[in-house]
Amino acid sequence: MNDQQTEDAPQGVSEYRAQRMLNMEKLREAGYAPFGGAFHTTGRLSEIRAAFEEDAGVRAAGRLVTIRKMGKSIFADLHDGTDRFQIFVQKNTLGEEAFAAFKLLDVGDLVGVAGELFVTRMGEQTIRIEEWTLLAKSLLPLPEKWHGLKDVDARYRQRYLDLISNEDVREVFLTRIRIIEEIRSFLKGRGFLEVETPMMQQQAGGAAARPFVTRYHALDTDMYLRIAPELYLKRLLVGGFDRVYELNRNFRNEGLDRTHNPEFTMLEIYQAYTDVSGMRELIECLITHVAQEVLGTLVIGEGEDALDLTPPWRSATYRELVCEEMGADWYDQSRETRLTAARERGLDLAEDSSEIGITHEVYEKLIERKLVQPTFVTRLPAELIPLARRSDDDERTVDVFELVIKGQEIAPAYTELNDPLEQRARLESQAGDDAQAVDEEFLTALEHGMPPAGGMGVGVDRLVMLLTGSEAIRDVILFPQLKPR
RNA sequence: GGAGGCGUAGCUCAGUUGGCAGAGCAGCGGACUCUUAAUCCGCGGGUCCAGGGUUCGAGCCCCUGCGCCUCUACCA
Repeated sequence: MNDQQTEDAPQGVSEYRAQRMLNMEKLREAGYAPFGGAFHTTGRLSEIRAAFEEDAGVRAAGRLVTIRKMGKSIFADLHDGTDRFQIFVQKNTLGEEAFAAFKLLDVGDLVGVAGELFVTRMGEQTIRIEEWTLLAKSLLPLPEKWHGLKDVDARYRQRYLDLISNEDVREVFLTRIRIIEEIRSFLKGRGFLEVETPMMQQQAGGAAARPFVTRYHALDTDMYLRIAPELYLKRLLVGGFDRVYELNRNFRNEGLDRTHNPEFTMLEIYQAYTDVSGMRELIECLITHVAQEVLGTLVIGEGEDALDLTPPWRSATYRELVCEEMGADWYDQSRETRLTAARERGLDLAEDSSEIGITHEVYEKLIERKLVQPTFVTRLPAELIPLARRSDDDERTVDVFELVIKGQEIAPAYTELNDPLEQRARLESQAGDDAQAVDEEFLTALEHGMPPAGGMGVGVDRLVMLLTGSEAIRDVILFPQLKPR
């Protein structure tokens, strides 16, 4: 017994724990070792249910999540990660001693059982237990069975309790897992190779964000956790891997909120010999495929707020949307007129905001968040996106789209810039004010010739939020970042 | 970083105008061999987030700190 832990625990908890320790000792004396080893089962609970046949003998293992004692018989529910299954324990079938020992079990204990299948009078499939064994004694109480665990802090810090007691939470994460499997399967079907590129980088490039810094002692140098894999994936395009993707974590040193976690999952896709329109077809197929396979529908939610993913999705240029919102003559107005108009619409803008800055604020605050149904916003101003190719017919814009769904940017895609000279100029002009250095090795790679390509980044957590109807990113990340205790 | 809200039993939550700290679930004892939020009888359980202040008296009012939530800021 670990006295230290008992003493450190709050008074109330230790009483519950002491009671369970006592039950554990009584079980030990009755010949039930409190922490058992492997237990051979005839299948997981979902499999046992699928192959249900009255009077068939089965062996199952799981956690007791409820126990209903009725004198000389007991009903309990066993939970194993695939299903919940009722078990029935009778004094007659089990014998005096094994039945008495069973009564010492607590909610939360892990047990292995063997018995025969039957259907109760109420019609529930049940295992009548003939033998049982203790697999792990639970020393701490589970959250309340009816209301579940509500305390948000505890839900994230002790996600295992959240998963045990809140079925809908389990369901969201199972859906997330299936979504990611379907993304991989879809991309494999189109000939893409999944690759892994450095998470620790000497320069954090491919996006504009503050990186996390760490120390590499062997080289006596600072390293950065990547903010994007983009520049390495493009090196692979140069190297002849002409359809690649990476589905993994990025790290950005930013605040925490409903839609931001400092480490988040990004899908970046690059395909040679296509362009932004190829990416458009790709993402529309990818998302509708995933929704259809995982959810079985393209309509999410009900009524006015329902999200309809049925293609084709709306497409509108950035300029059209801005004019629609602020008037057709917006781009003819002076900077001062635009500033005044934007402020009248409630935007908080600095006196020296640039024309592009004002317009972009209008886009982000007044337009983007109103775009509920899937919308490709195209032809963004070149200044905003240094890694994209300029439009052939207008050098002020680049060949890109941002896919916006439910007011959130889900996937930006570009026709990638493969001119090393222009790429250098645009990175240098952007690096000016920022501490971010230009990645020379990336530029060297481009000088060897990168095929024309379309590229895209998909915020996987946000996509999962959309498809699961989750309000917050931390509801789709198993262990979201929290302030240290 | 700024503004607002919240913090009470293991869990979910009440707590009136400042006047003895409450319920349900869980736990313990008892009854009960088809229950499923089992039921019935009885019992125990509190650093009211922490520290300070006002008051005869603080869970409640004031101040400071901590944690969480929402909005906001930062964020290709």
